[in-house]
Amino acid sequence: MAIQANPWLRKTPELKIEMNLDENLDSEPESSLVDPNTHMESFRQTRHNRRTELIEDYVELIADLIEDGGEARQVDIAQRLGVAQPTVAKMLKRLATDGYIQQRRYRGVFLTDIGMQLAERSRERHHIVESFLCAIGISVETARIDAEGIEHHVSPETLEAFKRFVARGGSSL
Amino acid sequence: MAIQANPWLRKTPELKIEMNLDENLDSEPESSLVDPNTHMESFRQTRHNRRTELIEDYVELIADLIEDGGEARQVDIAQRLGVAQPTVAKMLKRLATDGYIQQRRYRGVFLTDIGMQLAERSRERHHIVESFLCAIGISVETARIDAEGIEHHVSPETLEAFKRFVARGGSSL
DNA sequence: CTGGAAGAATAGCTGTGGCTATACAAGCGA
DNA sequence: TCGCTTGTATAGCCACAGCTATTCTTCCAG
Ligand SMILES: [Mn+2]
Ligand SMILES: [Mn+2]
Ligand SMILES: [Mn+2]
Ligand SMILES: [Mn+2]
Repeated sequence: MAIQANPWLRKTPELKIEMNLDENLDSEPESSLVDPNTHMESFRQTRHNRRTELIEDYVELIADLIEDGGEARQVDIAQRLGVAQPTVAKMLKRLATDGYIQQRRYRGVFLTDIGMQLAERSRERHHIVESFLCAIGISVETARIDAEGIEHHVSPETLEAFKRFVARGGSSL
Repeated sequence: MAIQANPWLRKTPELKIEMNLDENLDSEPESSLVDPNTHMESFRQTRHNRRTELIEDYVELIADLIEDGGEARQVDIAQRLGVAQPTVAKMLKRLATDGYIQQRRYRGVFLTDIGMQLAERSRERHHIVESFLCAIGISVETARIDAEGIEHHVSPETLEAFKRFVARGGSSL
């Protein structure tokens, strides 16, 4: 239930990663290749992000639909995601047991406080990423598509950098 | 077998997306929210990218290990990915039937031509993404982690922009 | 040359995210 | 009110990515 222990979503991104201390201490030239543990941490974080992607996209989409038309129905969610309705039904059940949403049958789905918080964070992050891509000269169509995937893998640090970049008017300034 | 029909990996990124033609033709203010079909396309592309992530990471890692130490053993792959050895064994079987690698038992795994090509593309893309993040001021640790996830969702257009940005010396120029 | 360590494979489990087909419930128009 | 359309829920399937525990195989050291 709920997204657990992810430094990416914490306010305090400590990110204690043991650095590659014995780098270049060997006599062998050995090519690049970072320390195994460091390497592992990257993959672990990426796998974690992947597990939360869907949840984030769902609550964000639900928030959008509610704001746009006052309600979020399974059929509309399914249409926008490009998946079948039962797929949405199953996922919504998961989101409900995880406490993100509340389902009122035949009356659409609504976000809980937790759900709204996650939606808001996701929405803002999504927007920053998309704006950033546009700011570096990507076309709006491509920016929209790329942002949909990239957003879930952007750490707070990177998000801040994106935000600053956009605020300063992009590369042209 | 092999990665099929993905505009992201084609040399000609046509990307025919029907635009939201009836945007703002209604009388209702209706908030933002892009056209449903356009929205769907983003999610579809993202789902496609997700299915190829693992394959890309594996062949890239295998290439790195071979270059670094002359061989890629299951245990080493498992260690660097942070997963169990049987997980790697199963995935390697898939990669073999898909024609990316060739397994010589107790002698490590080797890339086919197809595998090497994919590894090379992935490696270059990964490097560009990571360099780009560093160029906009992200710390090397965070850049490494974020790039591991972001790389798989970067379209050719965005990759080109990243490359140009890095080549021009980042935001300081 | 042989026994044990290390590498690889297999079996069997879980959870997730898709799908189709089908059944059930609401609600609205005639 | 009745029935049809639409929206939801369920059942049952598949593929994938992870896990532990166990069983081969190799290979090398003594
Ligand atoms: Mn999003
Ligand atoms: Mn997304
Ligand atoms: Mn990579
Ligand atoms: Mn990666």
